[in-house]
Amino acid sequence: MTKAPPAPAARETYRHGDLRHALLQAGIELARAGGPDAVVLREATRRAGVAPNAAYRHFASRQDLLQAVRAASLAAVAAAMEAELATLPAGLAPADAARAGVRAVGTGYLRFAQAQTGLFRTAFGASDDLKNASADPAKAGPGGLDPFQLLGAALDGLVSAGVLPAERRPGAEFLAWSAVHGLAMLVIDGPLGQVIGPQMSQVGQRLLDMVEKGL
Amino acid sequence: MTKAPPAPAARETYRHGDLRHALLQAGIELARAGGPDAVVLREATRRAGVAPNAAYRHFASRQDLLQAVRAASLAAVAAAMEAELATLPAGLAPADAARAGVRAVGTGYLRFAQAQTGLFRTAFGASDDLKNASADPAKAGPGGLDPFQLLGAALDGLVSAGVLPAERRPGAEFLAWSAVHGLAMLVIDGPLGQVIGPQMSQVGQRLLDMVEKGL
DNA sequence: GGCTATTGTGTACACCGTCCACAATAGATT
DNA sequence: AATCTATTGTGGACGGTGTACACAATAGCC
Repeated sequence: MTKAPPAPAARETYRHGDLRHALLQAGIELARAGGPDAVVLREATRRAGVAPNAAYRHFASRQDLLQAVRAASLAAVAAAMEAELATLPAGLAPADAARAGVRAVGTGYLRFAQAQTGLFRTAFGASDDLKNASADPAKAGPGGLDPFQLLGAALDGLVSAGVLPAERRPGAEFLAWSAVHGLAMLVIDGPLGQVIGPQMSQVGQRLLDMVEKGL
Repeated sequence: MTKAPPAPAARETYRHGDLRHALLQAGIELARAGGPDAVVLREATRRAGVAPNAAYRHFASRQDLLQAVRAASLAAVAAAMEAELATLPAGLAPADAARAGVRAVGTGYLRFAQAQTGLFRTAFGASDDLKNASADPAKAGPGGLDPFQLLGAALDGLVSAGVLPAERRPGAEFLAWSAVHGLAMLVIDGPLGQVIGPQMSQVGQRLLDMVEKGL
């Protein structure tokens, strides 16, 4: 199970046609299977059926490819959040709806972390120079918002519904995000993996209780 | 600033004498400067003034060395927590003292994360097979407790002082740790680096407020 | 139909982790 | 004291990586 050369699909035209996309796709698969360290330039080119150096026509370096994969992973996180938001029932009272929104965002995050560990670790856990928190559309989900913006919107809803005092709103995303992110990280590749892996959803909900109460 | 071969200090005895320790020390320096990925076997042997393969007499693999470095990093975290605990004033009321204890543990954690980023990222953020959450004395600080145990003790204090209901105690360390760990990770190599880096201590204290209120 | 910018190839280098056979030594055994 | 043996360090090699450089093939425009 260490090798996965899935039919390089020898092409007959000299040009590949869509190499950048093919490399990005291969990179995503590598990240999905093994996290950021598994995103290896040569393997990606191999899967695209192309010489190693061809990658440099589309990405400045391995880091550059990894950056693109990261953006895609972030978009996947956003999609998971949106999917969770979509499951919310319709006729809730405003305050309950707002609270449920925040919970859904958090739950989507945690679910994704468990279901797509490799991509999650790639999305966050940079361990290198990603100094750019810029709003890149490549990081957004189907709805056009990236994960951070989705959380912000949910928190805004909390204020609109009168659940959260407006003066507590600024910076609240840092607190909420920290809590959820920390749990995800500790379970994924911290020492808490099999300690609370099974009870993840209960611990997750309890954590969201804490956030709701403590914000 | 890419090279740092600080006087290999050629030895004249065939045996090194304390190679395991020397390699570990070199590994710690590498981790301090560049995080887990910077812990490179060959470089460690180079700094110890020894052939690359000599490392294999003391560590089964690079992973094995990294594991040892990780334990040392955890011990450093524990030491930082203890240092923070030591600054606490003496004559507090039990309830206040207990609360201050938990805050000190959290503050020590966050301080360490900012002051020793490389070691912190090495201590946690395994991204590989550390399935062993065992109580290894190598992970403990001067007081004999590892970071997780220090947090547990602080929370126990909360219960003893009547601040935290006993029925909420089980699992509380997961919640508290998640919050603090998440903030540390997001600031260190997440997208929040320079967003809240400067105001780290304020955000940190506010996060601890949330934990205290929400537990 | 030929020119040129783009895209993919080939070769090469330095570095990494790790395997193997071998050399040097320290410490126990005689 | 001489020797035997297990330990520790060395040398060389292999396959893997990222990436720089010179070159080849082609698509698209004139």
